[in-house]
Amino acid sequence: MYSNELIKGTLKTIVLKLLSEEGKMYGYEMTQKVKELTNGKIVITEGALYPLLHKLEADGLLLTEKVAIGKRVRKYYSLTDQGSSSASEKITEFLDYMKTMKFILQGENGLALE
Amino acid sequence: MYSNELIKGTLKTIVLKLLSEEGKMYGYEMTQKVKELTNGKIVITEGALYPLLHKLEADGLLLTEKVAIGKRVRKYYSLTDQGSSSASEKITEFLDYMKTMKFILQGENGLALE
DNA sequence: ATTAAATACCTAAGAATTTTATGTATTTAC
DNA sequence: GTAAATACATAAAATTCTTAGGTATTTAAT
Repeated sequence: MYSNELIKGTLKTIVLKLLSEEGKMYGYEMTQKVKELTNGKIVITEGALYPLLHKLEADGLLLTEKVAIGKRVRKYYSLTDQGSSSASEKITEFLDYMKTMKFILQGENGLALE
Repeated sequence: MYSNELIKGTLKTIVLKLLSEEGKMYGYEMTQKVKELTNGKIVITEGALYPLLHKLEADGLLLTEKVAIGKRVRKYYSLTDQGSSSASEKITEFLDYMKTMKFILQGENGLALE
């Protein structure tokens, strides 16, 4: 399990990526999926996830569809067009950011420039 | 220039890495170094940096040494023993975290597991 | 010589995001 | 029938960062 501060700022990117792969997902499903994908190393808490989902919806990146499962109502999220392009941008940006960070963090080379 | 939310949570790791490479540095120097290393893509603001440096010092990871440069006083920071091991941990953890994120974010493969 | 830009430190209000804690309710497994 | 898992949600507090100042010295430009 990673220290929580690492995960900060990446949650949005993860959510957008998940939705761009899966088409639609509900909140709880996202938490399980990420836990499973990362062998429990990244754990998304619901207290962080739900407010974010609501914000992304308010911002026009996501839309929701309520589906009744027995007596319960599941809320599926999917990307709007705007959400789709936002997802691509975020993912590209993050991959690029990782290259930069790797350059800074890796070995002696990272800083042997002067 | 990356969106600021990406940089969140990575500042501490960057500072510790810089100090483990350079031995000692002063705050302003760190901002310039990172800007230079990343071609302006990562910009550390002083409003974020100084409070962090003070916190790391209070936590026993850094120690300071004041050096007079003309009429000005420069404050050099260096790692304590605790800071050194903390640096190694943080860096290793982050490199590992990047692998995990890459796995999630990269292409179709990232999620084609079920 | 004066002025602007760069160097070098700092803090504090507000914004944004996350943690922690809690709540409700249904469904599944033991 | 009870505990665990599923599934949603919010709200107070903590953390971290941005924005926006502030002070002062030194260097570069006009």
